[in-house]
Amino acid sequence: MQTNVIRMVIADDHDLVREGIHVRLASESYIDLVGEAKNGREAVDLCRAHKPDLVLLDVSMPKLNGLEAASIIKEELPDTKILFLSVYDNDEYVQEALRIGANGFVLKDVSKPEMLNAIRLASSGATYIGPRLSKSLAASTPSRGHSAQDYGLTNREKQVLAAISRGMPNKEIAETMNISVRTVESHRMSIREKTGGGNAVMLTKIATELGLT
Amino acid sequence: MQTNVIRMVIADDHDLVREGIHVRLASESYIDLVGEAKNGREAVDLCRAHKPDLVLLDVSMPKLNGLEAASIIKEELPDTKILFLSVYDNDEYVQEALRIGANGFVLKDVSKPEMLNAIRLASSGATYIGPRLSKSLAASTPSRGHSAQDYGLTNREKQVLAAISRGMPNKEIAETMNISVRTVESHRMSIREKTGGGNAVMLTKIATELGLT
DNA sequence: TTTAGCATCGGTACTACTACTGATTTTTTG
DNA sequence: CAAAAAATCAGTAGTAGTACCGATGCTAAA
Repeated sequence: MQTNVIRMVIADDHDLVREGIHVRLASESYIDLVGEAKNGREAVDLCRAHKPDLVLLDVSMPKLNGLEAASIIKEELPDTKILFLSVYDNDEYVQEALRIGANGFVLKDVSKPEMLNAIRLASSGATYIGPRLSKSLAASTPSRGHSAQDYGLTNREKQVLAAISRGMPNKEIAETMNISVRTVESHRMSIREKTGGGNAVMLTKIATELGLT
Repeated sequence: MQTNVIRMVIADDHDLVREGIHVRLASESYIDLVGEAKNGREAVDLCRAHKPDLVLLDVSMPKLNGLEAASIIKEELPDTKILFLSVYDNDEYVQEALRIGANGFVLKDVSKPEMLNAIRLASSGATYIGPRLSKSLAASTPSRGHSAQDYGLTNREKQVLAAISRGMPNKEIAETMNISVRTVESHRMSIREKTGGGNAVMLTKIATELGLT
């Protein structure tokens, strides 16, 4: 954003939706709609041609879906912000979108002000995730280890284990945690007892297994 | 949000920061500051007592850090929205915050309008992630990139490195390779020189990076 | 053929970690 | 509040790894 006008491209395979968005945005003076695509391929081409500040992408589209298109756009035009639009409150899509580097994800039933808010935030470089999606995001992301086998590790032990897996020697761990080396050794020993892990490398494997990376 | 007033609790271990927030929020009529905590434990207690709409948590605090406090609050009061405040643009924290179910994450250098925006969005159930954090979030989940760097390791060194990454101590490596421990140490040392890797854990990371798993 | 790199081994000194034992204080919990 | 769990620290002894020093053959390239 060099100026305060947001130059944007929109992409959705449904004419009706595209027109609806068009109407909503047309009345906003700070938005300059520079292109409209009806599939992912067109969206990518339009972005290449116009280098917009922001592209509003429907998730499900023919040729290239929104996520695929976003990957390409992000790679070629890192400064172009990406805002996803979806009918599905599917957390997998949100996850993937964030992984790609999206700056927002909203459902198609957003109100006009909420949508404009999302556009402003996304173009400013922040990330906006719509209300119902936040919930599914919270409920979903336990893919990082957790549950299953915690080996009964305490918080402190987990912290130490995480530090070990980052390659820190006990001395450094002690310093960053503001405790003595002996205490770190204590924790380390109980970690080994609980997990059955041997040396630092084995403990690292267990750490990644538990998602403490 | 049953009414349009946002009842909130703030928590930060630095008086100065807390006062700054207080001043910022006091002038906003739609915000009702119902409590201030100076550590995680107090934050949890205040939330239990006041059941606020939103709690603004510093990430690093004594007793219980912000993330730990948030876990407890989310569990006991699922309707209380959580907004994190941090000095670190560390993506790990953001990841963890989202996992817990946070509704926002901003850096301590946020402008007042941005902060108020984040508060409004979070309390409405959406999720707001501040500008610089979005970048680290995007960059944090890189999809397997091979560096094609060999570091100029010799065959023997690669074998040793692979063994190290399997968690074998030098003694075992020496036995399975039918060489002396000193030789393994020699190889190990040149591996460290060439790769810049420090201890066993670091070497393991390099090994996986080179696909020697 | 000389140079260079590789692989092999040894000495010495130091640091990091392991394996116990035992203790105090704080925190959590019933 | 009392019991249990967690977190803190210390002693001692042993093992593993680090960081240097050096040496000997062996092979492949200049």
